[in-house]
Amino acid sequence: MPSIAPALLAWYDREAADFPWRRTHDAYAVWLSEIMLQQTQVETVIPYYERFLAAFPTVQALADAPLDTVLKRWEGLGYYSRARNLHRAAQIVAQEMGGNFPSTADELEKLPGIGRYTAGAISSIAFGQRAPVLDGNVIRVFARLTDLNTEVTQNAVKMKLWTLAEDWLPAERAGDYNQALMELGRTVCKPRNPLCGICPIQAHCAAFTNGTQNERPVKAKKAPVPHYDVAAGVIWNDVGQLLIAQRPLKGLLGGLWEFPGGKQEQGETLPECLKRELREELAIEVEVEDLFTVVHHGFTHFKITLHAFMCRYRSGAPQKIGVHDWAWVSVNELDQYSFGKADREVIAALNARKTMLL
DNA sequence: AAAGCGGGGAG
DNA sequence: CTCCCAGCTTT
Repeated sequence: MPSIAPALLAWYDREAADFPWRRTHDAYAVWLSEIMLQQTQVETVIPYYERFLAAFPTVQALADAPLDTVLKRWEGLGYYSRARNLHRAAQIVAQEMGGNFPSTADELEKLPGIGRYTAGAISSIAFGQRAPVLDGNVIRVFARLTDLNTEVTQNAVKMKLWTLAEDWLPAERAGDYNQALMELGRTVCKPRNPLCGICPIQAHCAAFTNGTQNERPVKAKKAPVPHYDVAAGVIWNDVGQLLIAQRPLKGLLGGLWEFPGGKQEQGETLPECLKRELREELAIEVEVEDLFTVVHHGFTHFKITLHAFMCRYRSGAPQKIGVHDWAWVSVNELDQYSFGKADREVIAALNARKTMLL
């Protein structure tokens, strides 16, 4: 197959969108954008990227910031381990590398949060190294170019695609070529209804020739996700403060704050579940009062219905048993803490009620 | 309701 | 080295 690079680069030179991270080759800025762009669409990332860079303009500033401050800037973006790894990597670069990112993909990949894709992206875009990338966009473009009829989730198939990414990489402008491939996948070679009529490399595309572009890439069927009911407490003390808890630093929503509670078990009511969870995780006793609000929320491997109950604190100094930390705070102070989306909806309901009462 | 999107870490 | 885990947006 003749090289796709000339047509792709010419298209990119004409059509490339003007994203904020494309106005710089600063490794810190490129790194930040690539971490944010993992698992997250471009349009979502832009405002987070700009606010984050304004708050932490240099890798040193990020390294010096407390983790809580970093998580607060990440709030709502999801996959919070990215923020924790970003913070750790910033400290390594600032403290052990004199503030300079390594330039090769192999060295970059040793930093937390940087895998093969991100290492290739940073080294090619920020440092002009001839390193390949393979993200979901590139997988889709390649699966169509080669009319690949095997499941792209299979490891052997992924390895083959990495080899293609390496083999087709041009000698010059590897960073632009990589970005062009991903941009093509995002805007033209889209998951559904690809715009083959305006594709600059249509002439190279086996799927287009065979009319199979809508069947590529082949993906395995996903198992249906389970559903759980979760009870959470909006727990008030006698001076009008709320008890919030910080989740353990590892795992789901790691390091984020929440209204404490947990999953309903077989044969227990939601108020019973809530009282049990509060004993298990904080060693406190509460009076469960009215159901306050119900929130539906989806995660990768399951979905939840969150039932938030108004509660009155009764006894027991909170203990850090199943939580990383806890705090009594006023409603107005809630915005200073990082919460996941579902708990943010509970807070929105609290603010709405407060507004109604005024 | 379902699809889309990379890396860490346990086993 | 595999397999399992992981949040939110868009369609």
